[in-house]
Amino acid sequence: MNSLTTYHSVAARLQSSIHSGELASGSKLPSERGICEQLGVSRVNARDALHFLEAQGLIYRLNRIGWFVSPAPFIYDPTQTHSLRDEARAQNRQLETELISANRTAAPAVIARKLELSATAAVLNVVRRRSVDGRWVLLESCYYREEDFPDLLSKDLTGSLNALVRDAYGFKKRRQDIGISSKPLNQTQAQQLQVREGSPALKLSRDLIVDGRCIVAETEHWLHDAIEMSIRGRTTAG
Amino acid sequence: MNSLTTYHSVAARLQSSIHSGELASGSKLPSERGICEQLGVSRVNARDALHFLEAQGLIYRLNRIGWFVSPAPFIYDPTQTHSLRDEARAQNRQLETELISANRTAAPAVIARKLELSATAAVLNVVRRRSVDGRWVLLESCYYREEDFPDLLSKDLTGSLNALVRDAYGFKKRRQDIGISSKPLNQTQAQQLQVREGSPALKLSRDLIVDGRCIVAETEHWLHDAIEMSIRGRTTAG
DNA sequence: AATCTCCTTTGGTCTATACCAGAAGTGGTA
DNA sequence: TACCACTTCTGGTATAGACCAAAGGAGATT
Repeated sequence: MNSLTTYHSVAARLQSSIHSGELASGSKLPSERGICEQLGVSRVNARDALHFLEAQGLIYRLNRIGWFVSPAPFIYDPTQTHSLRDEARAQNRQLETELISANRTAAPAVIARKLELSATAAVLNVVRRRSVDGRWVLLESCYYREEDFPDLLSKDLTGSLNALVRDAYGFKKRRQDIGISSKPLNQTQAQQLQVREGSPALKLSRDLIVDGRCIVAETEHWLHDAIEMSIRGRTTAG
Repeated sequence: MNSLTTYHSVAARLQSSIHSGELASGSKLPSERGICEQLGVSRVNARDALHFLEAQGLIYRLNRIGWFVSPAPFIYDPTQTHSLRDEARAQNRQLETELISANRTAAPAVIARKLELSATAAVLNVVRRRSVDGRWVLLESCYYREEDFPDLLSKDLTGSLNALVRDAYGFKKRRQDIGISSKPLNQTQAQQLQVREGSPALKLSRDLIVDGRCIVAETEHWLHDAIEMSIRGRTTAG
């Protein structure tokens, strides 16, 4: 079929408005019913078009509030350890951090394995969400071996946790193993980032290894349109 | 709302069948209309449930053929350079490669910039698709600076292109810069991997830098459920 | 055995409508 | 000015049905 289907046409119209600047970054799109009326299409077609653009990373939705034009993604090197806030500042973005919870809790099985703890061991868990330019885009959950991080929960947990690990606890010589996969948000995660359950996201796991032992296990869930990973390699002769 | 919505229930039923082994990895799910009849739900609910599971990476579809249970993802370190085929063998997987095209072509603007070529310069382009255990999961497109790779198109392009770069062309000391983002497949890409346009995928770009110059620009599109990236860091003191 | 034709099955697209429930807006009141 | 109640707006969920078009299967033919 050479001609576009209806929802493709609707998507193309909206995309064109975005690229032309008529719909600026961060601005709200017409409502679903508004699109139906303006373009004379059914609501299913309007929704399919919006879902298509969402999958492309061009728009995002706030749950039951509306659809918005996605800003440019945040450029992020997950293998680096410097402060995310500094990274954002370098990109003319503004990063804010909100501590959601910090407590001593039973380790989930996966975390217990990574931290080489028994199934019933306790760990220290810090959960934070972060916004870029006012939009919640990242939910992070960090698990710490209690014995390696005494008094962790009494420290300022809204700054660079990496800096804490290095400076306050002295773990200077360490390695990070990183996992990256596509993983939509579950209901709890979605609620924290003000989006719908099932919203597309990238899951990033980071294990901090010191002397061959994993002492911190971290999971980051990034809204998929908000991030672009960029890893600068090092010269090898292999 | 504490109770599940209808399509969530349908998804939960299917997911339970998958986890119990009743629906084995790689096996075909009941058709959409079959699910409607069996569970007494509308086709919209059946489809929503399937889309939900697809987003989770649990199932995949072959275009107009049916839905299938996703096998375990292939574990892939994009920062390493050894042969994908060897990597697959190490994971008891079977990787096949099919050359789609290899030709001298005008460089797309993005590629021209990376390779530091003028807008009208020609490059050598190699396009391949790769399957894991018989399922097309990866579409890769590599662009080479013509002057750095004379006679490239007359070589065997179904093996390790990395090995070619290193051994046949002598570029031993090099660096790779990698980009990772979430990017669904366009119509052409989807067709090559036998899936529907818009299927969720991870886009991986890799620039090969030698003596400060980019000599190869590569793009890989992986079906999102078929891959899990795992990057082993190196010990730093930072 | 290979090819061709026809039929069936499959997901894709579309229509119109209705109702739910969360979020915000508005106006009134203290 | 702050709070509350109500309304409106928003996306979410669901129904029933129809038709399209690609892919494969089956049977016939060469």
